[in-house]
Amino acid sequence: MDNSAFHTELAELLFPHIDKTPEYYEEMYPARELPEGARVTRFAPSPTGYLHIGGLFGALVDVLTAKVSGGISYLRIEDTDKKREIDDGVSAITNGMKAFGVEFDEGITGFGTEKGNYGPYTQSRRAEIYQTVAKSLVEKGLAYPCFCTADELSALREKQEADGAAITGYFGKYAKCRDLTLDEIKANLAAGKPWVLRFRSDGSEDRRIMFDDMIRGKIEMPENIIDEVLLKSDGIPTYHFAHCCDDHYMRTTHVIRGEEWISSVPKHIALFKACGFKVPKYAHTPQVLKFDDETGDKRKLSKRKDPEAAVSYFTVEGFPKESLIEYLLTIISSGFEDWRRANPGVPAMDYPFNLKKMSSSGCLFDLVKLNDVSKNVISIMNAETVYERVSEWAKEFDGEFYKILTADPERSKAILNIDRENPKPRKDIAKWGEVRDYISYFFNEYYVSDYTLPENIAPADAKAILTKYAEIFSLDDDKDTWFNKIKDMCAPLGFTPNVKEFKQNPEAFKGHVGDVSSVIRIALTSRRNTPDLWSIMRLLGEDEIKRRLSDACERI
RNA sequence: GGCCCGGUGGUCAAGCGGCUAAGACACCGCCCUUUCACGGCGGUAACACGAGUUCGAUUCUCGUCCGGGUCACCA
Repeated sequence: MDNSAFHTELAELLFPHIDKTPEYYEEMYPARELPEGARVTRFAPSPTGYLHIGGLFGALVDVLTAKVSGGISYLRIEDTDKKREIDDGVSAITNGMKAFGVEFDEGITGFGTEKGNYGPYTQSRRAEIYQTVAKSLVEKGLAYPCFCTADELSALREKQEADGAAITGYFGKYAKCRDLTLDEIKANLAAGKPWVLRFRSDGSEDRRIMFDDMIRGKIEMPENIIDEVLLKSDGIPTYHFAHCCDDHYMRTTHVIRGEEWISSVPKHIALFKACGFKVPKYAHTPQVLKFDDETGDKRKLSKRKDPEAAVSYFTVEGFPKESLIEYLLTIISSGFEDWRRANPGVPAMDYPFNLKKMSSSGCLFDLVKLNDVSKNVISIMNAETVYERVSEWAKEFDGEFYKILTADPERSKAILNIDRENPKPRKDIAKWGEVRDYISYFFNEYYVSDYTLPENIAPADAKAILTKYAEIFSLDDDKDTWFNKIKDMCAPLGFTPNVKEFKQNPEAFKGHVGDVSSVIRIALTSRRNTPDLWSIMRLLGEDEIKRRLSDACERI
């Protein structure tokens, strides 16, 4: 083209400080040496706020996709929007990932730290790369400077809308800076006018492009015709351009991101092609929604309105990190629960995840299901682990409980071990924040007596039961003896030790052995629902048992 | 509004032209059981709607409706 001299001069004019070429970076970031079929994925959040549940969801898909294929996943920070950035945004992301045990093979590891050979992994530190690619685009006549002001742009949009244009934006005949002469550009530059670099699209309104989404299958869309901004007036790239350069030079094979990006795929494909880069595979994940009480509809989780959207919410509540991961996996992949049943105890990250089997519709975050998943997770932990985890949580979020819990570690562990570490463990605890209340009756600091009896038990009978029981119980009894004593008490007091017998002839008795046990349980713990009473009594100790028994007897 | 994605029980979901339309959570009942829990068994409950293709549509096509996304010098 006879324009080549013009383009070369323009490129030099715009980027005089750039002395490298895309080839330089091609060599610097060579193709990765990975086995056939290995996938390279990336999680690329912006440091604009706390880590969102949807972010964790996406990160999990990235890590799993790479892992099952023997590939690489990495964490990249997309901090090209200085206005929205917050100070501890990066830490929020890396800490959040750490808190839930999500680990990337390379990329950002913390505030100001990273690992891997394809960095830097922070976009604000990659300015020279973008500008080098940008310069080459200008040289090829595929990008040009635009001096339009925000006012001009919005006037353009209004005009287009007034005209009822199907497509609004900077393109074709509307792109007034498209064909500026070198002299005009020089004059604008000399006048100090701010400029952005725009992509010169050769797309056509009536051509359509097709791409294969790993999750949704074939998607067909109109070709991109917009002269998208590549570099903002401060020289920082837009998302689109950064995505193109970074995912190419970091050798990403699979771009996994939220479905809100589907509509910009035509733009991205055009950019990759213009740069001479291979277009990566795309996978657009469904969004995590929630039920809006006000409208009655499902809607995207919002950072502002939904506190449970922040992953820190789960940390504060004390959900074990495994629980949230486990739950997320159940909604990420329909086969997960079956796999889990077949592989209990295996780390969740060993799950043979398959992108293609991901559901493509948005799903509601279900706290009730999370609770169930979490109860299962906690039920198979041993007492030692539970103790450590609860203490760790309490140390941070409930100092008083921490002191009480750790005052006598062995006793606390014994308490937490009741009905645990057996083939049919109880599933009472869903999160660490519940533990204090769950075991509070063991600690006088927390114990509040409440001797409300079930309706079918008369106070007089309850007193009789307790009086008798205070006489006969012994901590030396083994469990069978202990229970036989309770059975033996029944008949003289008008109860039956035999539940079946009671059911056949309920009129003949005041109740059955279960009712007798209930009375004792209530007197001892002020609850109708506790783990094994025999174990509880051994931990309460003789003095405390006697004290509670007589106290209950008086106050019932 | 244009373009795009999605629509199976309350929730998450299997399904990929022929099934009494799986399973999990939640709920209810029963059994087991000293209570609670665990476990076991069973139950209530769904293909958004309308055409078309077909011998036959949850499944394919089109339309309608509903929900979501996107149309920025935000990502």
